[in-house]
Amino acid sequence: MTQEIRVRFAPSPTGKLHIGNARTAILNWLFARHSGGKLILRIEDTDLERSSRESEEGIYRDLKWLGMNWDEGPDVGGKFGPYRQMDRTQIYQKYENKLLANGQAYHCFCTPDELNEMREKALAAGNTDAWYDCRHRNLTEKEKQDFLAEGRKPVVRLKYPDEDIMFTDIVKGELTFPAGSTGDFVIVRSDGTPTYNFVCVIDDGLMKMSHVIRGDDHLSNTPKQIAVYKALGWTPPKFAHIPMILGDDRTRLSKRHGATSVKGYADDGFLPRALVNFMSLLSWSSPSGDEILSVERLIEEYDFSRVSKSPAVFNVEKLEWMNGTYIRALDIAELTDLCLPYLQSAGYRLPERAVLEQIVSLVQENLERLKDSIEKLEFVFAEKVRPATPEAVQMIEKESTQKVFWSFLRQVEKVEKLDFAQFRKIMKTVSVETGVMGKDLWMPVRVALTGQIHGPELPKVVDIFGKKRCKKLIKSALNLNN
RNA sequence: GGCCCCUUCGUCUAGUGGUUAGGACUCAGGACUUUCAUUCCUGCAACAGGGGUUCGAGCCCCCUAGGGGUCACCA
Repeated sequence: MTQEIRVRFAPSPTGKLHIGNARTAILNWLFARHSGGKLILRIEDTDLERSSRESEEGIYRDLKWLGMNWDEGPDVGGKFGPYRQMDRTQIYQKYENKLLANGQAYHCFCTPDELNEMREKALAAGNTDAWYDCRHRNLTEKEKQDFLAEGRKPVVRLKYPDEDIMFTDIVKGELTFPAGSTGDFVIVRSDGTPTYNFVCVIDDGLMKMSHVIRGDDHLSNTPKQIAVYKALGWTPPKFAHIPMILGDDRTRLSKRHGATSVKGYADDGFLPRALVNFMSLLSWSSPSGDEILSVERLIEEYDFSRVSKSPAVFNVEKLEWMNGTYIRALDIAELTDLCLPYLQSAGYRLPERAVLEQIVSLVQENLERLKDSIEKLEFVFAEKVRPATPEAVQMIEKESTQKVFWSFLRQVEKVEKLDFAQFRKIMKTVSVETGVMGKDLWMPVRVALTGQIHGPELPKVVDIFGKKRCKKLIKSALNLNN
């Protein structure tokens, strides 16, 4: 009988969901879905100072926004709960007592001063790894009583085995951590709260994790955790340590590198599917060589054997390109829905739905982020149109422009309605009448109507603006000229 | 500093002993077009360095250099 695949994402609710954590979450999720296993969400809220329910809610929101779901967790329950570490304190205590009882762990009464001294001594000797000298490993009952009488509060340390710790990592391969590179580390603080490397193992063990998939910044924690598994008499799960995501200066991605929270990217108008697609491609590639990959394909194809061992720089430019291709693939109703909040936030007076869709479709090919719709569509909602750049002014001031505008106005009067086709026809007539062609013909009209030198296809713009508005704008551009 | 991990175009990557070292993003040029964009085409650009092993190394081994991570009563 093969073991059920169970993986977990275990964030600490101390702020916004970070891109790096989001990637870890997604990889766990893809793996769970690929293998028909379960994804467990566990909240590591033991840092009382920094943890908050708000952050926890934010994490749920962001994970869901990315399109993820999970099978067990604080919000959905499950038979291996509770799923918040603060609700599991009795469980940790039980195992603390167990390790204390069977001699795998012991009380250490060292004071901060004593510890510092040890640390400095070790540092002077050029080795800061196993700096703790294990001096309280074998305290007599009498010694313990004396320390207690002094009012010292002990921590609990694990007896770290004096042997090489080896394991096979799914992405990194065979790994060896030599004996002596880690000392007896604290598993329970003097205030009685357990530390990360302890609770993590208890939870992963009790929650029956088959694989631990996480960032490779946890690589050096792994031997410690394996030591805990051994002390507990448990079999460790399989480990897959994924390379980190780096900023453009090749250091670990952090706030310094700009937007690093999922929420930040969401607010800028990145599509969740683009973000998921992009993140999956950091340190991984599809065997097909394709890069635009649906979630379905990612679930199908994602495989840790194709994860490279080296970290990847988070390249926003490529993300933007990819987001653009996803935006272009949207149907117009969907895109309009997505742009709506941005246009509203800009304070634009929005027309009826059908027209709005037409407006949005003006810039669909131009958007890299939904947020860009605000700027790209500004001319549609602007109260007044003014040549926005020196070049635009130049176009308006061109000698031939007068002729073009007058001719245009005459032609416009002849038609009932100024739509896409009529406009094209009129421009042709204007060209014939004035002898002006190409750029000199179209640019002034564009500037008159939009103030810009670049923009969407003019006939489409005119189609939306209509006869009245176009007439007005051309006239006012004419005044400008005089 | 100790320990661990990593090293192909600027960036993301393909590559598992014999390739003109391929693709993508960016950038440049061109085609299309009334502009921008889209689309298509072309181009620039890489095996960190040094030793081995081998008839032959981006691929295997060693060393050096560089980068990252971690060394907490944070997670």
